[in-house]
Amino acid sequence: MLPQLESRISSAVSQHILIRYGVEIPVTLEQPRQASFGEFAIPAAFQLARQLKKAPRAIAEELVAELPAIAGVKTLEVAGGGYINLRLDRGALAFAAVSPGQSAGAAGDGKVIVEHTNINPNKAAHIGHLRNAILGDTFVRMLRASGQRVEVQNYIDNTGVQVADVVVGFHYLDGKKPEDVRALISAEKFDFYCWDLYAKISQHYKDNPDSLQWRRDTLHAIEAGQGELAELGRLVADAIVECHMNTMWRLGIQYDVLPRESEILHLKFWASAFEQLKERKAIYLETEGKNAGCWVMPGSAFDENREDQDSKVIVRSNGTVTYVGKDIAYQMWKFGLLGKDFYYQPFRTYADGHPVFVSTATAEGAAPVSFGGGRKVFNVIDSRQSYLQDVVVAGLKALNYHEQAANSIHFSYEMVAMSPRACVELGIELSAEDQARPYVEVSGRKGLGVKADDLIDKLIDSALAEVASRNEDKTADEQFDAASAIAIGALRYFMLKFTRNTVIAFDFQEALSFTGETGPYVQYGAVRAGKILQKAGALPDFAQVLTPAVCAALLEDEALWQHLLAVSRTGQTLNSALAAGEPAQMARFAFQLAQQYSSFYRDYPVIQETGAEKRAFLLWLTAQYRAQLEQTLGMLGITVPAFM
RNA sequence: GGGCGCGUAGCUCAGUUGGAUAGAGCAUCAGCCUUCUAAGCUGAGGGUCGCAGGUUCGAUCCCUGCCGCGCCUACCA
Repeated sequence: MLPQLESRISSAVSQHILIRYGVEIPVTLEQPRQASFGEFAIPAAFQLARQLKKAPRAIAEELVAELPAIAGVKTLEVAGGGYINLRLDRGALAFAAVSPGQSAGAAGDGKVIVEHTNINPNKAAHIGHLRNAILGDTFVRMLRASGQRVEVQNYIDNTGVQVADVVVGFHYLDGKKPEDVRALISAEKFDFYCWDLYAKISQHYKDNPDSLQWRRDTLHAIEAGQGELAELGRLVADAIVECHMNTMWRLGIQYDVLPRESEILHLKFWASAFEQLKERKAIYLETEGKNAGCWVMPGSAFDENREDQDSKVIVRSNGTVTYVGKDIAYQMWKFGLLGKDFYYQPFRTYADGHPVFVSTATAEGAAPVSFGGGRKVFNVIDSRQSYLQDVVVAGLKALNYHEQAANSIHFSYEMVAMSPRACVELGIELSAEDQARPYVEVSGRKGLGVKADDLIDKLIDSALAEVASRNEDKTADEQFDAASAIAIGALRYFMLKFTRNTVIAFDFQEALSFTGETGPYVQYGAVRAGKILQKAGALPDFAQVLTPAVCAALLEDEALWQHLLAVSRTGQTLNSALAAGEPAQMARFAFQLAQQYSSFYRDYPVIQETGAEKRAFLLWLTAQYRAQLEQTLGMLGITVPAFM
């Protein structure tokens, strides 16, 4: 309810300023530094001071004296150098909150596409991939909570170098046949097996540079789709995709569609894009210099103020297309600009009944579904690829798709690295140079990193020990369910508490913590609130008991008023977190809400309260806290365990 | 060389389009379980917001320069 009130206040004030001073300024509301200053502060007088050449304080006084009454606002006062502090009508606000009303969810026009995860299907997922998937999944949940229609895509590069390398490992190094690999797949943890194999082949390349010819041959065979190497490629990629989907589902992460590189090749997506790019002169055939014979995009296209910027090769001199080229075609498909679509088959159905589809190359047996054609596209990709993302956007611009270029958002984030201490704990030897660094980059090629499933297992073990010691009366299954929820809560919160452009130096001690600013702390608050509601038995009809007069009287207690405000801020926070594209804001809010609840829990013994009206109000607040905590955690992809 | 990002308490990080006394967690120290779960709560110590200029009534935030760190800058993906 606060967002509506807020916009009502801000438009009333800006309208008054327009009439009174003939100046149009956006009036923003701030949360005052101290609660005792009131609910909102308006710094508009400071903005006006410059234009009107008048002291901010004097302007604020004029405004306060002349502003017409605003519904829901009780008093205005001038404070500090020119703030207008504003106090709300407590009883009216509380009654509005108590009465079951319905705020209309603003349905956005058109579909939003969020692409995340995108792990090369050649080895186990690691903590870097977890940050991507958790960030993407959380943003999806936030968008959906705000009423937007969202499609989640997980792009599978099943024909790339990384898959080829593992195939090289199986075929050339280990002399494995497809049936041998099939046997390995049915055994456990195929993705872990490939993790080691990938490190092994990478080292082999390093020691024997000649063997890189194996990679070229294998890549070629995979693209052609024929023969044993291609079969191995399909086996590896398909099996690893299954592993990744399982890992992500442990964290509650689902997808709608898995577009694959193999279909982009077979359905000739690139050919269509290439025609458009040539036709609209977005790229040209270079005739001289080091890029002679290549189709390139001029550097000026993606970096306006740098004429001398190197051009970017899109098609190599041997006629093959680069990754960026394919990415331009793929991005065009996401906006429905390619004039083509994949065919789809069901891939799996999640336990909650939600289906996910995978792209296929033929119409035969295809499911009657279609994807892509979004209005806005968020690509969750780490910041190291920002240069390539710029080139993709430049491609859209050069094709005159300016609106789509503007709606292509690189949802970038910094990498997850390893703290030197974490490396030591894993028994990884570091060079003296690396030891001196604040963090060490995770490297699949070196096999240096923490596997996602290992970390989740470790978290569950550690949570289970805690749960079991506190809840001996519960069954093993119940304990395990609670421990899982807590482990996932800890992991997801840990990945979300940092803002996107902060490098996370992964540290076991911090990631495995269940106290302080963590997911379990927030879950604990929700569990305690749930327990009180459970003990209280049947709840009264709040709207009946808590009349405006009763609310107003109870809310003379300043602390209770602050608690009411605390449970009223979810929508406002969601809007701001979405606008900033920063899930960390939502995570932080969850923590602050839980902190507020802790002090409510300490100060107000709900069950013991004997006054009927007060008891009803405390119960209502408890229910609000529980609901808001649950809802906010839900946006973070964190569930509330039955007990802790 | 160029581009992007970062530098805030011992450590890890927030800091809401420039605003009131710069915040939180961890760690340290001192307290709180016969009272709805102590995965909790209360309190204390701890800061030249990298450095130097500039713009402004006002700068952690904007501009310039410098220092330090990271990433990117492939006919790899």
